[in-house]
Amino acid sequence: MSFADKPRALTDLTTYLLSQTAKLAKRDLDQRLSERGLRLRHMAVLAAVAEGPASQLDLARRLDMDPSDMTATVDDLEGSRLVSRTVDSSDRRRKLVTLTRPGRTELRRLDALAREVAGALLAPVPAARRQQLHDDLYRVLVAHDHRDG
Amino acid sequence: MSFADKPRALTDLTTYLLSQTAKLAKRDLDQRLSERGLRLRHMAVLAAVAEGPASQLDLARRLDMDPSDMTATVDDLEGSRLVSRTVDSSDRRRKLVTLTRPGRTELRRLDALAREVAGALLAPVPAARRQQLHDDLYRVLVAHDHRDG
DNA sequence: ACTTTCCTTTGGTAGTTACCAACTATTGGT
DNA sequence: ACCAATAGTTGGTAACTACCAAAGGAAAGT
Repeated sequence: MSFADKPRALTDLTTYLLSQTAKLAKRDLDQRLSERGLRLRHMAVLAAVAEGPASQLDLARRLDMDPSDMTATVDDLEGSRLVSRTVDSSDRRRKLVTLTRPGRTELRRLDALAREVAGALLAPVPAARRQQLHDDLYRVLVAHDHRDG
Repeated sequence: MSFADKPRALTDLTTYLLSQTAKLAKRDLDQRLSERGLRLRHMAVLAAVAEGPASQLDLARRLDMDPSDMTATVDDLEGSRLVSRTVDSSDRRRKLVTLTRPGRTELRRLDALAREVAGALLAPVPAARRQQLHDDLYRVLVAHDHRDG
């Protein structure tokens, strides 16, 4: 059961450590989010629209989601009044998704919650290196993005 | 599309970066493994039995898998002759899973493949910090294990 | 001997994720 | 006016993950 007796052939692989750590992080965060009836994708959309209203396709592209999944996610958020949908008057095909006041409040709550989870998870890493860890992951993602879009 | 225009509210969260990075790593690795008709769990089992024969329940516990899923995984591996099953003579309920010679060869191949994927993914991180990244993740997992493992 | 526990196997299930096709309404180009 | 492309929606699907229950054979405890 203890992580220490997992096969070296696995624990020597950074990819394996990454996937295991991410699994823990996701599990912890999902559990906290589900207390509020939400999932990570809901939080992602709230975070995106916090930067300003956007069309659903815009959001889908920015968050790497399928447009149809975006519809469902926005349905949920609209259902609990965290965002509102309004037809874009300059292009009536588009629906602008806007963060409501309760939505902003909720996002703040979710953000605090996520930081709490991250803090607990990364507690064993010295503070200085936690920032480095963050930067390194960011670097990896940016670089990967430049490769294939 | 570019990672850089993802919402700051997300990219500031280390948990989000972790999950995104892990998703990439998993996708890349899975794709390479599927060329060989295998998945991560198969590699995990091969890696575990490389340290010596073990019963299926043992393996399931060490790899955090359900025993029934272990049965299916060992079925696959046995089907392609990468492991063999033998009844434990000292406890005939148990079936000892043993790495075959082709299994050992395959594991070496998979290991090289995984390192290749990790190398490509983590290329943007300076070598010295790559080791730190590895150590920090390891630390997180060990600590988490002591909590509730 | 009897009961309980253990190991494996079979055959499920629920919930995700990540898609895709098709349809409607709308727009922009010509 | 017509056509191609775009935005959103609906209603799927396939593949996986992570379970769970039950049952048969074997072992251990009393």
